[in-house]
Amino acid sequence: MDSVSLTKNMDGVYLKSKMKRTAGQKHGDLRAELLREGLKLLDIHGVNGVTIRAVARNAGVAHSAPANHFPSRGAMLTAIATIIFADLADLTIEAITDLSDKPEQAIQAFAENCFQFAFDKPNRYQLLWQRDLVDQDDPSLDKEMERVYSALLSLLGQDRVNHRVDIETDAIAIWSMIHGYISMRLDGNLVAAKDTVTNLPRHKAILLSLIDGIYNPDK
Amino acid sequence: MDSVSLTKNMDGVYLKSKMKRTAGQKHGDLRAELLREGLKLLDIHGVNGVTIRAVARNAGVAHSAPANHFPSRGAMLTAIATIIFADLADLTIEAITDLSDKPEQAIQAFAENCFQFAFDKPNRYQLLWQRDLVDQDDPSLDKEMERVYSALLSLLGQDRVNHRVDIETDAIAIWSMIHGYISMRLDGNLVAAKDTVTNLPRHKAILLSLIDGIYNPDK
DNA sequence: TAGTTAAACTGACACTGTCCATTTTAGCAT
DNA sequence: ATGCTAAAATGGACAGTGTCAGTTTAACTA
Repeated sequence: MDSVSLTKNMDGVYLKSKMKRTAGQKHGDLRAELLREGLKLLDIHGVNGVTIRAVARNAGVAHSAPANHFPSRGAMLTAIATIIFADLADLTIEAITDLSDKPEQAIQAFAENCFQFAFDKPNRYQLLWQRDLVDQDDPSLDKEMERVYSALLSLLGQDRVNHRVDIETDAIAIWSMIHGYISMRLDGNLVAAKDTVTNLPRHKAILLSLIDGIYNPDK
Repeated sequence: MDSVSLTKNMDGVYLKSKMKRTAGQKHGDLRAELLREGLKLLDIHGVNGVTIRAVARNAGVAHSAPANHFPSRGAMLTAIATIIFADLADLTIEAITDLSDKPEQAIQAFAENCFQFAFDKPNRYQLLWQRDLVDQDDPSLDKEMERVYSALLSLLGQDRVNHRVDIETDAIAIWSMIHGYISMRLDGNLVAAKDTVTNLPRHKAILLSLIDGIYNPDK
């Protein structure tokens, strides 16, 4: 496990790629290949299509070859989820740059970015939160998630006058609403069917009440 | 499928129970028995433990017996989810009675009820939203979910002065935040670890900003 | 060049959901 | 009471899965 570097492929996704093959390694970089095929299968067939054997098949290796790189299916899905979260973190940070002095706009931008990501790649977003499939305690995964959360916290760091609760409570409230709204929409529950009532996109209106409550409390 | 009545068992769960056995029916009421065993397995082992064969085993019948009552595993899980949603709907309606003239308190009660249900029976709550396992378009399931949503809508129906958005937008915002917060807590993400900062329970504080934004907009 | 060692392969096992043909059985018509 | 019928329940089979074990392969190293 030496001489490992992080390279960013065209999908903006981090994959471990080794400079030299280690002893006994026949395939160029099977781990990266497996993750790529896993993401493909995820986008097309959903998480149920991402089986060890299907990934191996698409990579052109034996059904048990992935075992050398992932101790279990859960570990493989966790690695895929980590890539996805890293991607989301990058996009998040990019979305809120130059908005550090406009917290309310920045929160909107943060949310917009989440909405766009989730509706664009629903299967990827949903995998992130499947506890029975993904090991949520994995340190690598946790690190990438923390990057998203930190970005949100940084938005709330400035301009803290006249606020009822601490920063983290606001952050959790915001992310909860964003995540809950996305989840229900992706699940096809309630929201989608009734989301054409107002002329402005509902996911914008959803946030307004909350932001108003945060920045104009107890009038 | 005649002479079907709804009886409420000791768990407060609706199960179809037939007065008379239909022709050829050997077991007393296998469908209800299977659903009971399914709920047991769900509570103990999570949704992954609720397999057709495990349910059949626990009910003491052949592995293919459930096929006579549920065309697929998804259909079985959908039936279980319907029972759970019916239970949640009953509890919801009960929680908000006598609060019809105090909308802000009623919203808090609605949320408290959701929190309690989810943290008390996490596996049940999580099943409700697993689209890949549960058929979210099922009419029976949809009906029970609609009962919860209607209860929430009724809280927002009165006292609609000086509100920026329509009722449904507020309802979706509220339920999104509740559901998102629960989801993240149950997934063990972010929230749980940081949820001891304030002295008052965070899930109460979470809602305050939103309610404030809804009822005191544009101060 | 020979040895070492991780990677990849083949095979097997238990388990799953689902289909199939068969047998059982409760209720109905006779 | 006695068949008849149709639904329920059975046992077997199949393809697919995750995972484990033993074996072979091949890249680096000494």
